[in-house]
Amino acid sequence: MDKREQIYEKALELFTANGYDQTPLSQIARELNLTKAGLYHYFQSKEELLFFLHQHNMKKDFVPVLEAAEKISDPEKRIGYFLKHYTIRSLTKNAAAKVLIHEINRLKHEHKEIIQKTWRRAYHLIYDAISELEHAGKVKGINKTFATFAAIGMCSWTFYWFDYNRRETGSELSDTYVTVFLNGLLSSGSST
Amino acid sequence: MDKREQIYEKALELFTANGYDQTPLSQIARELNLTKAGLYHYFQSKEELLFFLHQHNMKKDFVPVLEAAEKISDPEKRIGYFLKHYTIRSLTKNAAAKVLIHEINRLKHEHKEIIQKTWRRAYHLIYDAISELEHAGKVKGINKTFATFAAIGMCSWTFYWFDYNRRETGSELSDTYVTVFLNGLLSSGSST
DNA sequence: CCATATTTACCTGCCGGCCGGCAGGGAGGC
DNA sequence: GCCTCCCTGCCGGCCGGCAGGTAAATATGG
Repeated sequence: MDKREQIYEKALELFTANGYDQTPLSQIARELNLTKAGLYHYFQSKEELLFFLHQHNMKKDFVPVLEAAEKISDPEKRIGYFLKHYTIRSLTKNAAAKVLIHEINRLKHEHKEIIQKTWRRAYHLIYDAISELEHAGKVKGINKTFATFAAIGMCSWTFYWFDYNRRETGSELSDTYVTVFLNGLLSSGSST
Repeated sequence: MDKREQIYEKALELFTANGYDQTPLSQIARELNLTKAGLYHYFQSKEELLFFLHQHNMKKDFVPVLEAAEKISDPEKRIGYFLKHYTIRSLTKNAAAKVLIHEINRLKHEHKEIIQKTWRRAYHLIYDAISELEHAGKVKGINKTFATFAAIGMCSWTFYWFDYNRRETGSELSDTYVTVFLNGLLSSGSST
């Protein structure tokens, strides 16, 4: 239990730094003062380790944000809350998103499905909120699917360029995203 | 020359489909009716092949859009043009962006620098345009760096989810991006 | 409270396979 | 006679994974 948590931390760190394929299990083991075969006591294959990382990360960092957002009744605030905290969590969690999002294709199909199910919840959170805004006449003439992916993409892209040593700017960063996206959406209802 | 173009097409196709690490040179060679050693006649290492793909792609698909955009004097239209055509090119080019962006870390440092130099041009294109809008009083209180990355991220993220069999929607997709981003920016100058 | 059984948590050692890369050769054209 | 283009054949290394063993922890039973 505690050990699995250690493995989680270390594996995620190394995968993030060097990539999934470029990180041999032997290295993970070594840095945990284990042997490769010792690692195999805790999971059955490298792919299963990756799957474990995905699941654990979702549970710890993604789902809580999702569930907190789902409880917000105002659609505008719901979107804002999710985008803001999703972004912040991605940043403080030491770029973990980098591997987890990027290397999702290395999971076998069934495992991938499970992880993507949670992603779909996030998609619907935003999509449905936009629908509500549309019915209220606050949004017009916007493709809701594309707008949803625009929001998620904006936030998720961060790990490609962000300097993780400057975490103090994380709050301003996420605020910028939220402002740009929500204003971009809402101005379609008033002016055009 | 013609052959290098063939290699470019095929390698990009296979890397896009299966990933850089998951695609052995032997497979690329086979599908070109060559042997692995035959491939080595055209470049010196696998990394150099990847670098070649990057360079060639930039020249063919990225730089033209960039240069056309740079010539547009109106900052709003400049941003709009770049985002729209950058997105469309990424889509029609069969998700090449997927590998090229994603696998940029596999390049050795000097090669990476060269490719990123071109990316930086795109960054400045948008950043400077926002600055102009700011001086004109059309944009206020927005972190220009973060907004710039928001725009690039929004567009670049597409390959993570887009169904490349439905290219006909590419135009609507890119229009949505442009609308959301520009409205998001500009509404900060008028209302707040 | 001790002795025996069982499980947990690892280790040593190995292998099979694949992959990038190279040496050296040959065939055809200019 | 040299250069371009491409082949056969091979190697060295690394990596995921497994077989089998061991020592400590935990459980069981009298």
